[in-house]
Amino acid sequence: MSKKKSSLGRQKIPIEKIPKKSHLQVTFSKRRSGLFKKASELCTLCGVEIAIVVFSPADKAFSFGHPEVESIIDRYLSRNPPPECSAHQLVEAHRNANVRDLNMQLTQLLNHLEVEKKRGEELDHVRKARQRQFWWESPIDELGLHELLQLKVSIEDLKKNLGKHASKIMMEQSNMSSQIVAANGLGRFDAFETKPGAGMNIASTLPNNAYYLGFRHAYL
Amino acid sequence: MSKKKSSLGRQKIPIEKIPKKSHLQVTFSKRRSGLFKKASELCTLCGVEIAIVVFSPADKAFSFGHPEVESIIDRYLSRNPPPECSAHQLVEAHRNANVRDLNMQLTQLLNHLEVEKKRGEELDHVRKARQRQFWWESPIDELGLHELLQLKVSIEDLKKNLGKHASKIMMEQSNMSSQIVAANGLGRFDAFETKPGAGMNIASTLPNNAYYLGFRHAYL
DNA sequence: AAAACTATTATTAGATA
DNA sequence: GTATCTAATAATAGTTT
Repeated sequence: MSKKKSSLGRQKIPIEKIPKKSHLQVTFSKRRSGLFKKASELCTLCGVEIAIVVFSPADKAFSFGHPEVESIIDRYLSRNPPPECSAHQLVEAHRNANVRDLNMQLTQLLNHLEVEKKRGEELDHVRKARQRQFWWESPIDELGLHELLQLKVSIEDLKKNLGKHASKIMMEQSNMSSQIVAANGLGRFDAFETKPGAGMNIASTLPNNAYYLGFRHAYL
Repeated sequence: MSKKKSSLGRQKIPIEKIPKKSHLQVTFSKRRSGLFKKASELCTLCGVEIAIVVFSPADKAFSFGHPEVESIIDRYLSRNPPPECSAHQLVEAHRNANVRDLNMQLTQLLNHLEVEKKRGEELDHVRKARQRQFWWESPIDELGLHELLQLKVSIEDLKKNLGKHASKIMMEQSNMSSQIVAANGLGRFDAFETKPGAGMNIASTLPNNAYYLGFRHAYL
């Protein structure tokens, strides 16, 4: 056995960015598991809730959470008031303003359409009354028969159209889908990138005495 | 000097819930700062991003984040695909469906209004043509003067109205606010509770060598 | 309740497998 | 990339100020 008594053991290192890439990777692994172990001990000793999220040098997400990262994040976000005017909030505000605008326009348009419908019915009524009662009394020099017929057809069409639109609008109140909003500021909220295998449950490296400690990480 | 050589130094403790309350509190403080220090060292040594959130035994939130807890949480949440079908996602989906519906209704209504406007202009044109050219040729027995005047006023009103609506709608495309949507599923997203003093910036307890390390905590 | 002290345990840097 | 080993450093339990 060629037993070289080589290692001088642990050496002091300065707390500054490790230049050597491979070295940095090893240190990251060791210290990350050390950190998560400390966190789990704190959980157990003090019965508190902790979440840790780390993005590795290779930009992979590692997390530790007791009981779960998500629930702790929720709790944290709901307590912390809007800290600064984050991009997220701006987009939210914009989106809400957008929705308000759309609703406003919708209400106004519904009102307008109501008015038009009423006016159409009014015209129709006038036309009917005219046809019923006063046809024979109209001045001889006012309208050509051709033009009158044209007018009559137009007004009848208007009436029919308004009736159709009214029932259509009633139906549209309940279902349908569209595409205008997709072009606004909303895409961000649908854009969950799916990255498979980004987290696996391995808790075996911890002694893990008193609690189940939700442990999620991935290797580089 | 009464120098008692008393302490036996650090004793091994089992990793299980500390029963004595005051003791637990001290341990929590010490180990929390130890944990945050380890996190800051990991940040500096490896140049990575870390967020830690801890809820103390007294249920106060302590957090460490480099660069900030919020941005790391955002990054984490956007990467992790919808883990379970959370309430949040359901509300989001519902809200999006809502917005799509509103947009659909809006588009259809705009189309309808366009049609109505065109029809109104058509009628107006017919009326004008009639007045210009064929007034004297109209059959004497068709309309009473009273009814004709009524019809004319009605049609002119319709025309004016449609013009007004058209310009109104142009203006409404850009600003305005309303209240319909507030009653839908949207309230949740505005409901950030403000809790003043829940976090103060104190980073002095850390050596903090290479980076600015955002450090936010509160004492119990 | 927070800081200092100190003997002891725990972590880990560097080397090796 | 991980696991183990070892010596040295770092963290901290218990005590004191």
